[in-house]
Amino acid sequence: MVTRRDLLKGSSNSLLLSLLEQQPMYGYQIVKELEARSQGYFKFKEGTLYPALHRLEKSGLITGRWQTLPNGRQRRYYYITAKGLAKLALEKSQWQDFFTAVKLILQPDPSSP
Amino acid sequence: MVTRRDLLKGSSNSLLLSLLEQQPMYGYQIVKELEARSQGYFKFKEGTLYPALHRLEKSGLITGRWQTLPNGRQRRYYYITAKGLAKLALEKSQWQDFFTAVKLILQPDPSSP
DNA sequence: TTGACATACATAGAATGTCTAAGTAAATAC
DNA sequence: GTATTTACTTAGACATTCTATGTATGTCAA
Repeated sequence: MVTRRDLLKGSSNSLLLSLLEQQPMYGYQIVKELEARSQGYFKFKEGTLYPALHRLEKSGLITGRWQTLPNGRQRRYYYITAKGLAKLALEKSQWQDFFTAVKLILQPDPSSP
Repeated sequence: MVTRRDLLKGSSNSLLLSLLEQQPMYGYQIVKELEARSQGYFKFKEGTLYPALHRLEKSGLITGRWQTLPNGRQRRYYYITAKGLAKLALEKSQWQDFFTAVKLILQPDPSSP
């Protein structure tokens, strides 16, 4: 059963999977992209991001591959897996349900009894 | 500063304040109302609800008053305070911002670059 | 070349909210 | 008379996020 708790604690997971669905990215890039795409709203800290990425990888939802740049620097790019895509689709619909439920409470229809 | 974490952990606070804004309620009633108004989505457990109510009361956002029913049973009714009303207004706008930010990530505009 | 800043990843530990689970107690329905 | 519903409380487990720190390199300006 889908619990409200899962949605809350899994919010960052959905955001990360959604980003990686569009293109593979590395950690630092993810921080910047999330901030840019949310118009400055999301500012992930390292202490949030990297443990989250490790969890997702351990769960098989993403896979990380080290890549070496021409200048010798190392980056770890993360790719979403088929399992991750399926999970993302599920979580998106769960988010929709959650939004709907919250709105029903915070913005009740005044015409209803 | 408003952090994402505050929104997540404070989600139940907003829901409770919003309910109590409409009318004073007691714990058991809140559980039933939340479930009814969210069309079955929210099913608060006692272990979530009562500590949350106690936190809100300690923060001065609600006040609880024991009332004795004709049959002798005791109920603790909670009333939203002026401080609670102000807090609720703030949190509603924060929720709106959060919704918007999440949607920007999960449902990016395909026409944007 | 020194310093400042951005890039890039990692992790220990604290704080906090939610859940499970158990306890207490009484009214009501069958 | 017993099962269900009402009604509140709290201890303890668990998970996520944050703060804070560490490591290391590249870039740019003074």
